[in-house]
Amino acid sequence: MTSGTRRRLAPDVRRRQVLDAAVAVFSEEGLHGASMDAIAARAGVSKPLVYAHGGTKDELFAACLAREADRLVSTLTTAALPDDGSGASSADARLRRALRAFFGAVTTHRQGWTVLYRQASTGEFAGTVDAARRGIVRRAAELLAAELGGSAEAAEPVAHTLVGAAEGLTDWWLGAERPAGDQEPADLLADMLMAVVWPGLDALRRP
Amino acid sequence: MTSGTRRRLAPDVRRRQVLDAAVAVFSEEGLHGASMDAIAARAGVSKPLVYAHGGTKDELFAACLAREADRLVSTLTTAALPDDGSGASSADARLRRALRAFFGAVTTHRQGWTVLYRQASTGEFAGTVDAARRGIVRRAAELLAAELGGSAEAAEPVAHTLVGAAEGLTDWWLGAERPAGDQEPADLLADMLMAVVWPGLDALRRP
Amino acid sequence: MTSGTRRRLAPDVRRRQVLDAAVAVFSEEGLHGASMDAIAARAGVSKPLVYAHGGTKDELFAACLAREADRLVSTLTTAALPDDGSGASSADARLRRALRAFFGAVTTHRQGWTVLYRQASTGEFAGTVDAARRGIVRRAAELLAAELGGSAEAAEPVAHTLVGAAEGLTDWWLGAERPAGDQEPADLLADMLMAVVWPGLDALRRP
Amino acid sequence: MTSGTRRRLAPDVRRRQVLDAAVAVFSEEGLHGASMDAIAARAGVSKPLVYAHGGTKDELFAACLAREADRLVSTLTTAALPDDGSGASSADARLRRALRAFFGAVTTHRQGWTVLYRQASTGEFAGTVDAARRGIVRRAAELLAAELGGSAEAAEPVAHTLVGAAEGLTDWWLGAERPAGDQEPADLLADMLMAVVWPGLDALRRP
DNA sequence: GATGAATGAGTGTTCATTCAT
DNA sequence: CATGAATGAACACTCATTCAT
Repeated sequence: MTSGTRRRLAPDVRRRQVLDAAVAVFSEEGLHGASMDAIAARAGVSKPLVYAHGGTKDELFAACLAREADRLVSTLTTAALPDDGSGASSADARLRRALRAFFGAVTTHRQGWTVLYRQASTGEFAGTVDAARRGIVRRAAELLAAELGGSAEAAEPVAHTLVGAAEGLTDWWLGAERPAGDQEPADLLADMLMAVVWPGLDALRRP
Repeated sequence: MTSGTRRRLAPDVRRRQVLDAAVAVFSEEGLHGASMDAIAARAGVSKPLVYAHGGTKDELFAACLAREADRLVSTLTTAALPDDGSGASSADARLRRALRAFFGAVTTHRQGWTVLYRQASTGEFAGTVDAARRGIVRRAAELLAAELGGSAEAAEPVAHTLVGAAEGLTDWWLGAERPAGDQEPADLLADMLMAVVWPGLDALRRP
Repeated sequence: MTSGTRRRLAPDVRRRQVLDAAVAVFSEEGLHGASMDAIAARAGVSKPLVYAHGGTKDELFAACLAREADRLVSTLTTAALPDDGSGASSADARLRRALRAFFGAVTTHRQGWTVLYRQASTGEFAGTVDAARRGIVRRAAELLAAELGGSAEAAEPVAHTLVGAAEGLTDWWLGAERPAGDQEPADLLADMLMAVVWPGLDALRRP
Repeated sequence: MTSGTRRRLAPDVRRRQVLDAAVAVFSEEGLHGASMDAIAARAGVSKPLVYAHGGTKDELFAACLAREADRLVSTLTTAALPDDGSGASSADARLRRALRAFFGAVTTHRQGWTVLYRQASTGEFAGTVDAARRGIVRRAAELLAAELGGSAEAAEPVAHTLVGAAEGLTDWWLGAERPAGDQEPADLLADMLMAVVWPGLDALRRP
């Protein structure tokens, strides 16, 4: 009430604050289940401020989708680079590394893309979601094409398959009781998925 | 309005009519996006009738989930039986047949399970959806265990992976322009998926 | 379903059956709280039959009001006659007898007038209720005028007072724990009320 | 609509505004007959505002009950104090003064307690109403006990009787054409009621 | 610039009432 | 005739969105 009680923050910071809260609430309550009140409360700001920095509820959700999708894409891209300085690594090692990155992202940062995009796979957001998902898959296809040879277009169905498989495995892991094990989850999941798909992918390299 | 005076129908018929409309609208608009008005309008009946035959919105959605899940499960189960009279068929043939059945189901009857279950992975329905999905995956795990040996429990992560992969591939196929080809879609998709996963699965048979 | 399963009853009997059920349900659930379904169920008949024999919900409620009011009026009238053949009884004995009759009626037949008229003292039924209540009070005024002398008109405010007092006392008795006592409730209540009002009424006889 | 653009008012003012409208509409239409739309319209505000300041319909009704009951109780309590500075007044004068206060309250502020409490004697509000009514009657019993001697408990049935009588007399006065007279209504009614009950009450003082 | 207060539009749900059988 | 099946109209309640302060 006295001027100065509420801190005046830089727009970028405020925006991130709002987006973080929005991602959290959308993940927990769902697109329609989340209320702007809840998001404002979670962000610790007033509702009009949410509108000022995040726009309409739809715009806000779209922004959340975009940011989380970007995060995932950059994670994948980074992971595709050689681990250490030594550029020498085999194809399966690079793929395993990418998968580990994917699983690492979705198992640590649970309220991310994997949770968000399911909530809007239909309805007015179908298009937005689909576009974002295709972005991810396309990046995967590029990585695959680099390993397996062939064009990125040709690799797309395989990429979709792979991403779907990874999501399915993630569902299993997120689901019930985790099997006890000393392995890092991301390593375990990457190994499991590689065991199923690598022989087939390897055979596809030179038809 | 549509058909003139109000017709009197058998309860079973009406119930199916309502469920069909509900599945359609839920698939298009999502759980929260769908309004009971819209469902009633789609079914060509009045709203109270929807309540009479489908119960609460939540109950109605649960009923949709259950019906579509059952459909898919029985499709898979039927497909696991030997094609012709000859009981002699190899493991990969049986798996390919099951996959063909799955793809056939989800590509023909598009507004089905695959669309529905994604909408409710969060929120109050998480439990219901998860249970239904686990039913499907468990059936897949049983089929897999029969082929690969080992317990159904051990096969569960693989089953999740497989179902996820199939869903991902379906997304691709439902997505953009379908590649022209004379093959039946279900056959094409089953072949693609088999190419990726069978070598790996085969290697898992005897560790 | 087979013809003859449902008994065909005389219209009067049916009507009474319906009215009884309606009074019971209205008393328990209130005017708006009662549903025609509930009334039909309580009467053991189908809903259209309720409409056939009882008319609209409003008409049905009005009929209930009228019947119960009549019951009370005739109770009062009967009670005002000399108890036995001997016409010789004092004024206070006759008044006490009428009060005993009133209290007897409302304490035994609890779902009667006293419960019903309160539910509709306002709204669309205000008029109906008021008319019925005035009927009761007018009868009381006639009885009072016969005892106290003077015209029935002059006795009306006194009659209202008396009926209100009796209702208030009834509320108390129906309320919490009844004081243990061997006296019949109606006798007890009549005595209590007489103790308060008779001296005053007696003084009014000859101003 | 009524007053043009939306005004911003202090919460207390708005709350009273809403409560006033609610009491008015509940009195006219009854608990179930009143719609939140009607209350909002009567208050000249939008429906959500009614919810913001009055809560659920049930809570709103309960608040109305409570406020009107409090009003009546404080009226009675105030009236029991000596009129002028002279603390010396007889028992019948004090009782007459309390009755005058009661009649003054219910004849001036017609849409008050007397109208409200009758609407909810059955159903979910029976408890709330009964509690409130008991509060009023208990206050009356305390006043009576102070005059007549004895405990407040013992005075309760008498208090119920008295309150009922007063309500009955009020009904008569509110009812048809008022008898022309120069007396203040409250004085007239108090005198009439005193004439009927005082001799009896006086006789109860020393049994 | 940040906010409490206010609203328009829409949702799920129920009920009195009536055809068609 | 008596009924199950169907509906139109309404109601309580909520939420995304925006002024006035």
